[in-house]
Formats: sequence, structure tokens, C-alpha cells
Amino acid sequence: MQYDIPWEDLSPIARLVAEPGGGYDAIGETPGTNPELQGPWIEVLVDSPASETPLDEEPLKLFTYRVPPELTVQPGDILSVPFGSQQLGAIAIRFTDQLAAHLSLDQIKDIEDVVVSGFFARNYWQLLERVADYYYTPLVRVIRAAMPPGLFARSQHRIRLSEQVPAGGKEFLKTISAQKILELLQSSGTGDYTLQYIRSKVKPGANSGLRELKKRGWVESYYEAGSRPAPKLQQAVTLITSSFPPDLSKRQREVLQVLRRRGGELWMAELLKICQTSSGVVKKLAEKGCVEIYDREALRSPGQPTQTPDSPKVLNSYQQQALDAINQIDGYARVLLHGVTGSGKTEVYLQAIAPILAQGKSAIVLVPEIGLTPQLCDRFQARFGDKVVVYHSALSQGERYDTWRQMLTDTPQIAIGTRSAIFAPLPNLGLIILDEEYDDSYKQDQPAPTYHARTVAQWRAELSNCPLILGSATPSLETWVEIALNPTEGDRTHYLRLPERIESRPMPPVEVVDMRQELRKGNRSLFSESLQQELSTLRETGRQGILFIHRRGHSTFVSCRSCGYVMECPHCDVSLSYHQFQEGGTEFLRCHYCSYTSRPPERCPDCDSPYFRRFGSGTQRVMQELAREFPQLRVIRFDSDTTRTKDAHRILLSQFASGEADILLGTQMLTKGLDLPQVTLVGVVAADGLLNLADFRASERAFQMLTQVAGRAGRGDEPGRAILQTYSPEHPVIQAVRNQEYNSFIQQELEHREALSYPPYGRLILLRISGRDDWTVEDTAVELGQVLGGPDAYLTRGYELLGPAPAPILRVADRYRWQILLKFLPNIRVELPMLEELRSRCPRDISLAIDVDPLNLN
DNA sequence: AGCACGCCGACT
DNA sequence: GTCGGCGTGCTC
Repeated sequence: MQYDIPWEDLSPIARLVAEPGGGYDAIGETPGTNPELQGPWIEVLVDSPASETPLDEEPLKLFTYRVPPELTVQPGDILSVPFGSQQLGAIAIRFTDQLAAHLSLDQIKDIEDVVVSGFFARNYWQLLERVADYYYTPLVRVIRAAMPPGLFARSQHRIRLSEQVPAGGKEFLKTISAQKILELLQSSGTGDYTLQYIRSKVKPGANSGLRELKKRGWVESYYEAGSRPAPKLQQAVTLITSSFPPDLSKRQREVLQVLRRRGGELWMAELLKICQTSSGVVKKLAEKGCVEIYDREALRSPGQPTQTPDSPKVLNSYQQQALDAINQIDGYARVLLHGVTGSGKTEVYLQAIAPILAQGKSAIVLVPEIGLTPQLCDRFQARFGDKVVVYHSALSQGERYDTWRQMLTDTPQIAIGTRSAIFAPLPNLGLIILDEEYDDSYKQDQPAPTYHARTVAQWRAELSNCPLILGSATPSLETWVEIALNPTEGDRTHYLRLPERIESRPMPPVEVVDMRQELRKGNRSLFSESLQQELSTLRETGRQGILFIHRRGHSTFVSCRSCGYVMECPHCDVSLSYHQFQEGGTEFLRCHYCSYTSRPPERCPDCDSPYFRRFGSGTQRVMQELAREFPQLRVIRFDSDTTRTKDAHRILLSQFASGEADILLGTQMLTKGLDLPQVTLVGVVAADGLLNLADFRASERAFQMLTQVAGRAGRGDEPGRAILQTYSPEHPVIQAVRNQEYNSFIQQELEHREALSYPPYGRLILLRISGRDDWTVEDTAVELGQVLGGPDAYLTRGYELLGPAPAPILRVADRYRWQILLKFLPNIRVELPMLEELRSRCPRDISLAIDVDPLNLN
């Protein structure tokens, strides 16, 4: 969706800071640089909850600090400052030469340290502000999301046992909580815990217990500075003369020559190793003024396996056309690279990046989940070596911090990462690539900001004036509408197609099996005859197969095993979800959108069959069935249960790749970009679970997922085949997958969405109300619903109100959840009204979360 | 968030 | 009378 508010209106910080500098200058590069006026004070944005509730007049709550003479601070620096009793992270905003009237000199504290210098470039601010604004989130939260964890390390309040606790001292204590705390501390080896931990262990009255212990002098509290990962320093040697002085020894001359040959700069350790000498020689050279030795940050390399170098592949004509089109782009543009599975998108990415690096610019490559795409990372590293930086949450905190700092440098590089890598602080960005752009994991729905990396990527590309390439075999409707169907933007949007697999490999034919027929034939197995046939010959032909199951556990819709009829909500065009609060409790069906509720019928309302029940087939069940029917097959289970541990993906995949199993059995994860050339068979055990999710995006997701799974087959020399089992073979999604008809499917789906004003035509905002007490949550939700205006709100306010309704998963982590969905009608400027009023109506223990453009309505 | 200040009920 | 509960507000 277009965001139609002018940039200027979104940039409070840019306005706060005088005189915008050029494109990448640090914000507020001191206006009219008069050192006299540049007071010793600086105003700072502190990483504290206080910053989340700024005053109306000022967009940011700023605090004033003194810059101690030994520090050099600039706007845009990341700082550590004393705040109350703790040390907090902060960002320098602007200098000030006059104290605000309400401040006196003795209140002003000193900045403690500069953590990162000159980080916040002007257009990076704009990006963060835009995210904050669009997602209705305080700016500090966006900043936190964009920074590596630990950069804003807080100091810890800790409690430790003092030495003078008498034996059996517990008996003297009045309060039970004090006794508990004493016991807790004594049971720990060090006699020392964080206050937070003690409070969590000793729930009621921890404070009073502590007070008693402190009064007796048995415990003391202290602060420990936050353990911000310190950059690892290494000695580097730089050549600083071009002419060698005459009084050099042979050894010294040798060292200088090596240094000069290697570009004038080397790590000390490396230099010594090459020259087979000791550091004394280099030190002497430093004394003579030939070289300089200084400490520089060294990358804590996570020990990236060295790849055998890889060179550009010959492109087929479609790939070449796409690459040419991309290379011709100058400045900002959005590109949809629509390539069928196995069409070689990655090679196009690689060759599109090469010239960007050559221009001295950097690139960001986003992937859905790094663990699932080891192959892609390997390939980038093989091609570009140490210019590739991988940034994701599986890195240790130290590694993440170092990687992040590495990205701050001007060296052209490629940052590969998941969602949050869209905030990679690369200063000179030349290209953004978002692979598998339809993937839901690009959307954050849990803590605010609830951003979609694709949306942010678009802004970032615009601000950096560089192209954004969205790659997909099954583009999301949003992208389709904005790029493929959007001729109005001229050369700012490009639709590029790769309709053929590389080396002209055929697409795997998709066979749809009607499971109702199988039932009629008396086949009660999970596997159709067709699939059984394939499975039974798999071993002897030495081929491999993938079996796909929709999800583990039981899915929740109700359908007829005879005719395929599915219970749907009469008001909302979505299937009803099955609910049962406890074992043996009442069963009922509910719509997640409007709260419509009914009892599940005993027999099918359509054909009166008694085989009418909720649907389910988990991985375990398929596993058992496979073992029973095909004991000779070796199966690897690949789902969130078996891939939980670190590196499990890579290990399981390499086991499978090396032929240690015949079948890879798994869930959604199998869809994400696996490139396993030996796989010839893909079986979808039951497609129905996907088709009937209670979500207006169910069809789109099902189509994407099924197409992706089918696309895993036949990626090598052997042709592949996909078997798709279903109870509703006539379902348009199944038909579209079988016929590989993306365009007509998407056209149909778009008409649907348009009629109901669902995205990409209308926009959604989800308000989630949650709290520990179910009644308060419900009352609040109902009240907010009234504030928002009831079911006819669209007449006056331009949005439709769906709900309030209990969230599909009513209780999560002991919190009850209700939700209100706002559906904004097309062509209406989206403004979330009365946000402050809504917030103010929430009692203290109720939280209101706002999910803009939600993908997950659970 | 953490912590201080400050105002009401059950104990010495 | 005081101790200690936790509601309200501030942190440069």
C-alpha cells in the first residue's frame, strides 16, 4: 500500500536538528559550526520507558547531559549515560548551549561513554521514524529493534550476601519472604543474584524481605555495569612512509617491503608470521617513524567454513534478460523477479550484486529463515568470500555485536540475514534483495514494532535511492498488485519473469488424488494407491522423496470425509474453527473474525454422511503409518520438534543429501527454498488442512505452499513428480496448483479480496487486548469496541469494525486475549483514530497491542 | 524499568 | 503512635 503522508511530516528528529546535511551525513552536523555557542551540553534520547510516552508538543522526550572534556560526542552517537540509579543506552540528538528553564546546573550529569560513534545517518533516522509512525510505535522501540541486543545494555541491580550472617540466622527473621531470600542466596554458590531473579523467585513481599535483610546488614545491593559486548581489538601495522630511511637493517627493510607489497597494512600477527620475525623488529620500525602500530577492531569470525570459490554461471536467456533489466536500473525501483521453482533466481541475485560491489556499494539480502537456507548462504560465501556478513538471531550476542559493527564500515559488503537485517547499518547501500518475498516470517507480530521487512525494505530502498528486488515463485497478492499490475509507476516498477527451469528441466507434473474415491475403493490408508506405488519403488530405484504434512498436532477445521463439505461462517467467508476447552468438555465451532458460534453437527449438513469430524494428521501418525506399511523405508522427520537444536537443519539435510534416508517427512519448513537435486517424488499427504484455515489468506497461502512443495521435485537430472492428496480435488487452489496456473488463480483470488475489501485492497489493523483476568479483558475489549464506533463505523469513519471477539487462541502464557480488527476501506487514508483515548481506557493490567497489516490473526 | 515519595490500615 | 502495604510520578 502506498503511504501518502509526505516525508517532511514524518521527520520530527530531522526537524529537531537544524540544517540537514547531505545524504549520509550524521544528523544535525552542527549548524553554523560556532564552537563558542556549542555548549558543553548535549540533548539525548534515553533508552527508557519514559521515552515511550513523549509529550504532545515535543515528539521526543530528551534529557540534557554534560559532555566531559575527555569525550568527543557528536549527534548520532550511541552513548551510555547515568539515568536514575542505572546506566542506560542513549543516542545523542543535538548540542545545546542553554539549559532549559526548569533545569539547574547541579542536576546535569556527565555522559559516561561513547559506545558507537556517528551511527545515525540522516536517512537512517528517517527510516526508523517512518517505521515508528506507520506501526504506531514509540521511536525508542524501533531503535531497540534495529540495534543488536546488548548494545543498549542495562546495568544490573544485584543482591549479595554479606559476610556477617550468623549461622542459623534464618530463625531471627520476621518475614517469611526474608527467610526465603536468605535461603535462596545461601543455596547459590556465589551468594549473589540479580534483584530481578530474586523477585521472580520470591513472589510476594520480596521488597520487604530485602529491606529487613538490608537493615540487619546481611545483604547488600550493588550495580554491575551492563555487559555490553566489547569489541575485540587486535594490533594492526600501517606503513606511513613511502621512502625508506637509509639506516635500516636487513630484517627491517624486509618487513617494510612485505608490508608495502601487501597494500601497506596488515595485522601484526600476520605480518610476523609472513616475515618469520618477532615484534621487536616492527616496534623498532615504529620508533623510526616508518610504521604505526595501533589497536583495531577484529571481527570475531564465527569460523565460517571456507568455501571452494565459485564463479558466475552461464545464464539462460530469461535470466540474462532479467539481469540486464536490473543492471539498467538507476536509483530507486521495485523489481518483482517472478521465477518458477528451480529457475535460478539465486544466480541472478549473485550476478546483480557483483557490479554493486564493484561500485563500492553494499547490498542487503533477506531470507525467510537462515537455518533453512544454509545452501543460499554457502553460495554467497563461495562467490563473494569474506565480503559476506551473515546476521541473524542464532549468532551469539558477541558475534552479533561484532557483525553489526563490521557493517558500519564503509567497505562494500553483503549482509545476509532474516527480517531484522533490513536494519543492517550499511552506510552505502546499492541494492536490497528480498528472497521468497511472500513468506510470512518477514512479518513481526510479537513485540512492537510489528513491521513487515518487505514494507521497510521498500522505504529503505527509496531512502537509499537503490533498487529493491523481490524474488518469488509465488508472489504475494500485495506484491502482485503493486508491481506486476502497476504500470503507472513507469520505470520505478519492473516485472521480470523466469518462466523456465534452468537447463530446461521440466516442471514436475502434479497428480491430484481424490481421497474420497480412495475411501470408496476401501483404501483406508493415509496413502493413496498412487502414492503407495511410488513409495514402494523408491528404495529399489535409489531415489528419494519428500512427504509433506500441513502441520503437527491436530488442525482445527471440521469437514466431511465423504463429500468434502467444510463448515463455514455464514457471515465471514472463512471456515469455522473447532474448539473444546477441556477433554470431554463442550465442543463448538467458532468464527475467529466475528465470534459467530455454533455446535458441530452430528452428520454432514450437505450429504448427511456420519463421517463428519474434525480433521487431523500429524507427523507422528504419518511416521507410524509409514513404518507399518513400508518398513523398508528410512525416514527422517523434519519438523519443529526435530529441528529445535542448533544446526539441526543442516545436519538433517546433509544426512538426507548423503542418502542416509529415503524419505524426508516434514511440515511447512520443507517449502523454504530447499534445493535437493536427488528428490524425484513429492507427496502431499493431505492438502485439506491448508485449504481450510480460518483466514482470508488461506487460499493464497495454500497455493504458495503447495506450489513450493511440488517445486522441490525434479531439481536434478532426473525428472520429478508430485502427488497431491485431497478430499476436495475440485477446490480452485488444487486446480491451480495442478495446472501451474499462477495468473488465473491470482486473478480469481484478487476479485475475492476486492469484493470484501481485504488486503491488498483494504488495509487491516488488529488491536489485541490482553491481560490476566478474563473478565477485565473482555470488558475492556467491549468498551474499546464502543469507542471505535460499532458495526456501522465505516459510514462515518472509513473503517469496518470486526469484533471485538476472543482471539482464536484465547489464552497464551496465562494471558487472555481479545481482539478487534479494523478493516479500512479502499482509497481511504489510514489513520488509526483515538489511539490515545483507546490507551487511556485500558486499565493498568491490560495491555493493548497494535498489529498493523497483520498476517497472523491468531 | 527502577526507585523514591507519600498516603491509608493493623500492629507495638 | 509507627510500620509497611502499594498507588503516583520522576529520572537530565
